[in-house]
Amino acid sequence: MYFRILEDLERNGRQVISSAMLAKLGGTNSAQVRKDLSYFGNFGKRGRGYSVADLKETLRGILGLNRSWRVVLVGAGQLGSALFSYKDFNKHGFHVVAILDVDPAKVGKTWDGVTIRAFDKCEQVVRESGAEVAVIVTPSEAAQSAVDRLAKAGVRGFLNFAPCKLTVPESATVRNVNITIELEGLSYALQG
Amino acid sequence: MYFRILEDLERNGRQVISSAMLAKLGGTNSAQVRKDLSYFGNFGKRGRGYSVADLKETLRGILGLNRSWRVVLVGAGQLGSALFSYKDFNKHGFHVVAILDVDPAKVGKTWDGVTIRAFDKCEQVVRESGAEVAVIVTPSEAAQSAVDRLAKAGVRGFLNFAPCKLTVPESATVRNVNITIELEGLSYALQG
DNA sequence: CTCTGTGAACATCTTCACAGCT
DNA sequence: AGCTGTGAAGATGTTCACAGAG
Repeated sequence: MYFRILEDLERNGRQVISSAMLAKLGGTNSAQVRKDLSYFGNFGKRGRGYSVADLKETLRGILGLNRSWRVVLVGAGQLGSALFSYKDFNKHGFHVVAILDVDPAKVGKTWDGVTIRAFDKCEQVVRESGAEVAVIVTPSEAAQSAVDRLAKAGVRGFLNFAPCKLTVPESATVRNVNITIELEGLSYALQG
Repeated sequence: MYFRILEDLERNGRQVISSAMLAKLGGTNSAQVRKDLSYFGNFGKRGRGYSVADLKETLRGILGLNRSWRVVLVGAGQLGSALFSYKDFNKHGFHVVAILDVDPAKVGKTWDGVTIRAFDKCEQVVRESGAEVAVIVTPSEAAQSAVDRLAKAGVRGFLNFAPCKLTVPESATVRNVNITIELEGLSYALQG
């Protein structure tokens, strides 16, 4: 969140920012901001605040955004298609190098130069493409078994859009984007 | 999360479930499950566990999922299109009754019976359609001003897919689905 | 005997408040 | 004087452990 705010600030030509101002932009308070940042080091200058450019670059390093990641898109449906052309994806260094789907009607088609491959060949596709991250946009029922095979093939990071819990090996990481749970939360907030 | 697990359990014919089992399925521990549920009431039977069907229906009521919500989709781009045809949306009682976009080339087109209207007419569209919830899939720059007008027009709930912070009146609720932040988190986890 | 519901203990997260650098 | 960095206090969240219901 701080990283994104700092990108904005830099675009607007701001050079220095106080914890109080960062807090206002982020919807927290100044003590929270200072504690958060101080966990990683002492980036501010007493009496002045934080250098926007320096802090942004520091956070970029911490977040690992100064390298790029090879992504395999698992599921070539409507959501997969929307994500494929989602420009923030590339902007953050995530590049889709392979697409998998079980549907024979989709296999062989090409999206912007990337050919859709049969999911059954996933081990080979992961090996050849060097994918380290998988974006899961399959139906819930298919998600866990897909993840099992991909993890075994060497994929270490999973961004899961299926509304279900995924189990992965210790060495791998899952992050969930669960639209269903957000809808339920919204429903609760609105009627409660 | 419990609600979704219980739906699954019921589909599989399970009638009773213990907090320990629910915890295993949800990735927590049994004390957590019991505390969570006991916040809303005493739903279990000592010595037996929780009735799957009863607990599911109780949670449905708590979450407010036994009514339906009228939704206005704000932004008729690729992601908007994918969400429009996302079936979980309807399954949770969220029905898209209106679509808004600023692009004159899109205005007037129809998606499955719902006509895309000019964003500039949003007050009128909200009034006519009775929309209570807005799904924001505009670019970040446009999101806040769109939300301001929609909130004033009577929209109380916002599901925000734009990677930015939204400010709304006290009486309204925002939930964020921030793909950008998940990507950054994944990047951090992978390189850290 | 099994499994819930819940105070009490423990752990983590947030805010306060101020010493100390610029 | 202004603002960070950080111990200490306060608030919130999680786990333990057990009384008591079925």
